[in-house]
Amino acid sequence: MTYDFHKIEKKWQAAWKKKGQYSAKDQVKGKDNFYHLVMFPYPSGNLHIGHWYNFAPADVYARYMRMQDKNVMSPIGFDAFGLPAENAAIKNGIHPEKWTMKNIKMMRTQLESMGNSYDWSRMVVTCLPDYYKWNQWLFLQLFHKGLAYRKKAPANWCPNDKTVLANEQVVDGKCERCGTDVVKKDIEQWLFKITDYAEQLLNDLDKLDWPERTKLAQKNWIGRSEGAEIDFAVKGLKEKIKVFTTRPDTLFGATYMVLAPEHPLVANLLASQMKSEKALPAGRQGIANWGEVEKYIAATKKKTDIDRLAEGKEKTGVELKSIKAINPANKEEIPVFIADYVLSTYGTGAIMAVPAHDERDIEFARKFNIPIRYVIDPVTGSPQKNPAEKDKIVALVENAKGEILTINWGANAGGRLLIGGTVESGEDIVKTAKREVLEETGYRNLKLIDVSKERVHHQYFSYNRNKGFLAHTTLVYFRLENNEKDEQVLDDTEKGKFSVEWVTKDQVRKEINESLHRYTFDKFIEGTAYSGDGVLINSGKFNGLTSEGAKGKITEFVGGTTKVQYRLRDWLISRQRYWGTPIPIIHCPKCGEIAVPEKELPVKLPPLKDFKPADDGRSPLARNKKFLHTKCPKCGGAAERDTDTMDTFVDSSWYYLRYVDPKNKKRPFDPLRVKKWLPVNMYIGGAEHTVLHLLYSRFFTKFLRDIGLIKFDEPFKALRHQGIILGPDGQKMSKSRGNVIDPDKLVREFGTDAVRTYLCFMGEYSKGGPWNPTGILGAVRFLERFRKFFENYNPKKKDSDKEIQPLIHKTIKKVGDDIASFQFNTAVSALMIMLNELEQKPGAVGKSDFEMLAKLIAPMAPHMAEELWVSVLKNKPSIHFSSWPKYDAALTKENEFELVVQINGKVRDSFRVPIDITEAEAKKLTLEREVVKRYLAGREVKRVIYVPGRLISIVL
RNA sequence: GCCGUCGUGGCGGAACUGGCAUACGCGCACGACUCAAAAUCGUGUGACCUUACGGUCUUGUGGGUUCAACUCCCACCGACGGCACCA
Repeated sequence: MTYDFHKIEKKWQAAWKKKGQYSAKDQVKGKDNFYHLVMFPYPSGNLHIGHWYNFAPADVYARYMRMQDKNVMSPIGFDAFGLPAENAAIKNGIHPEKWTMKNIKMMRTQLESMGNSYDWSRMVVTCLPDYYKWNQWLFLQLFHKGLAYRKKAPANWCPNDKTVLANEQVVDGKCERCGTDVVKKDIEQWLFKITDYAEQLLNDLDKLDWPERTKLAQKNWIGRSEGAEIDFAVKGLKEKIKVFTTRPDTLFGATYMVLAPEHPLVANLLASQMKSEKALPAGRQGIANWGEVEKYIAATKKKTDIDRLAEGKEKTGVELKSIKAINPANKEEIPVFIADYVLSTYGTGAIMAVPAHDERDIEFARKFNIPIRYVIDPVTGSPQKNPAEKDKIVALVENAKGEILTINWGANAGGRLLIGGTVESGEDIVKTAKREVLEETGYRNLKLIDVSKERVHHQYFSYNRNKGFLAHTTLVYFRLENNEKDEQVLDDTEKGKFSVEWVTKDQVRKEINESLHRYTFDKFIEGTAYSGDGVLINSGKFNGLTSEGAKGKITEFVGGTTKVQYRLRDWLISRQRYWGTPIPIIHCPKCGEIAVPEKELPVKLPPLKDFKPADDGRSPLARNKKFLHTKCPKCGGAAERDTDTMDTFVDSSWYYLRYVDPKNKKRPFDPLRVKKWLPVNMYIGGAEHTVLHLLYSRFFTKFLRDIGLIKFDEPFKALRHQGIILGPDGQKMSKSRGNVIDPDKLVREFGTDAVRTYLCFMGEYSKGGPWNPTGILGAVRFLERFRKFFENYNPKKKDSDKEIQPLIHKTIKKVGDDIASFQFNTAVSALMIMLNELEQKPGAVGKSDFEMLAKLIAPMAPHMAEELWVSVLKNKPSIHFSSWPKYDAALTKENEFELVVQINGKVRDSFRVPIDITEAEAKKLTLEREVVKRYLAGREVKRVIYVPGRLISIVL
């Protein structure tokens, strides 16, 4: 009998479809609902192996949950709006709708060939008016709540796709889709105020069963930071400059300010000056060098993010001459600059600059010769209990060649260090440093270059003196004048223990790890700022406080307020493209932005002949006069429709709700039906949507909760990602490389069940990896052997032999546990191990265990399992609605185990013993073993460790 | 630069809570069946030394803790992913 997998797979697919067995009812008596969801595909027209890797193991999980007696809903649909349809349409001259619908038809056939347990009756296609009507409706709900707003501001513009993009769609300054450099362009655009939900989006991550790295990526994307807003007065102006800072403790060190080039204050000053044609109004403070300032602003506008990155972060900027701000802490006048290293989109678009304690500020300050004032003493080392205090120095000595003087204690005794020492009572700092250099190295002619303005408070434990110290260390920087040397002055603990070496700066960079010495080098040679916490100095009455303690106090002192800032920006949803949901807004010259009345929804996408994007940033819809011109719903006057379409991520932000009630004509969904299914129990898809779809969906859910449509605040309780399958060459699959694996071909050759099984088996699900062209043969052979084993089925033999019980029950447990935890590879492996064993004892398996075997393989190979279930075991379909076999915990245990004997940590022997052997018995048997005797001959046993059920370890 | 994940045979990978590293599969070699080949079945397969019995080494590198380390600690190297002038 040959097994025609094509025929059988087709047969069962047709049978399941006819019966509609995967169409989920909203309620089934005695069963809990389980919403199982995969990320719906974009209808590109071709189901690739990546889709398979997402959907096939996901279906294994769904089928397993169904056999756990859940009422499983596993819907599918198409994310059908978007650029590729348009681009393909432009290229091939077909209408995007035609192209899309044709692809959907094709992909549906491909999807059906997978044999997944999809509920096709709930299919959602986002480009159809009965879906996007509700996009528009939801837009209007956001609009009414003030959460959808329009604004003109520099947006990310892709010159190739000729549309604006959301922040999330710009990757490394390039368009996520086509890789073109994104430029800034001023356009009126619609945004959703996702930032209102920043706090909730951050906090609620904690309660999600999501991969940690995904949660972390969202956390970073939202980017919460705590700080203060502080006003700086400007001499001669009413306006104040508000800054956001996370380090109010460093306020006394703020020696200048920087405004973003787009900061409104600059624009205002320039505007008032232009009106008066350079001449400033009497008594009014202005910008003396306004021409230069304007030029810089213009230059900034032209730059793309790529340009800015390409400049290697070299700081540029222009001072606003004759403008002075007042540092509110010490009332000092400080200069004000504009520079593009300050972003207009973050905080207040202005900063106080503290060069001594900020990397970026020190770089800028050096370039523009701005004073650097130290206000934080670093604290290094590890805290000690009641440390003894003393003053110390660290000396950095550089010679004419630029080499650094070090002493090397060797790898096991402290490694490479600079010169350090203790200040003796009454001794001067510089003198101490010179003395220490002389004593340890003999060099005596040193020229002082610099002494640090701050001291480093270093805590450490001295093993020599067995006690903790707190050393207040001053850093001293010398240049060696000449090589004249005296004798070293060393004590017994030092003699011959270290060598004096001149080394290059690179070597210092690599080899000096000791924190204090490292810091000395970084400060003088690398010129880096200290951005860590510490103790305040040069800060008036706040001296001596810790950074943490000073933050609140200084903020209060200058009348600032504490403030939480987020990195997250509002979600820009306007697209100047054709193939998307029209924005349901009418622009009336009298009434402004007016919502299209709900009764008039959907605003249908007009059939357009020319849907190419325009260079001027206007949507193609603007060219359709019939669409464009309308009446204002409020005043009845002539008005224009908004001609932008929505980002397709709007569509996918709520599709999982529509699946529950896909044909509802009155509302996006019936809340009562939603209540039965949501939140989604298990969501499976790629990790590439971490800060896009997965964030937006969470935002939509929270909004829908706030307007009372739903009662939960997170859409996806659990989330799992599949990895990416690479080509056989280990490279990303691409047509140009010719390493693309075609799943349709695999199905023709090996059958759906084999492809599914191999995808499960090939490796860790979330990891992916290269495709092994011969690897699938393993799955093919395994399924064939599995099926053949059923030739041993004897309906008269009721129960299995006792000896195979542990194997069978262990396997039931293992396969179930593994599928539940997405370890599909080891689930398949366990089945292989079981089959290998059973093939040795073909007659040992009874009727009920044959049924069990079919059930265990049913999630992976649903067609073959159903065939065995019906044709061989003579059961009624369908195996997929039978219950997963229960294992008997008592039977999973073997009654013997292999006791391993280790002698001095090495395995020397092993033998089988009863599982309940006592320690004494095990020891006795071990010592009687010939091999063991041989090793023990004439030696004393020091220790014996017995680990029940595992091993016995003898130490000689 | 910061944050995160991960490094195990020729390859994909397994290993519970520190307890026989390399399960399972691919590939390869040999054998059986065959006129022959494919398919199938059987045996072997980390490296090195050894005729053999057996021994030594091995989970990115170097150190440490332990009777025992892929697993824990420290330092480093490499790959991948996220963020990146975010004040």
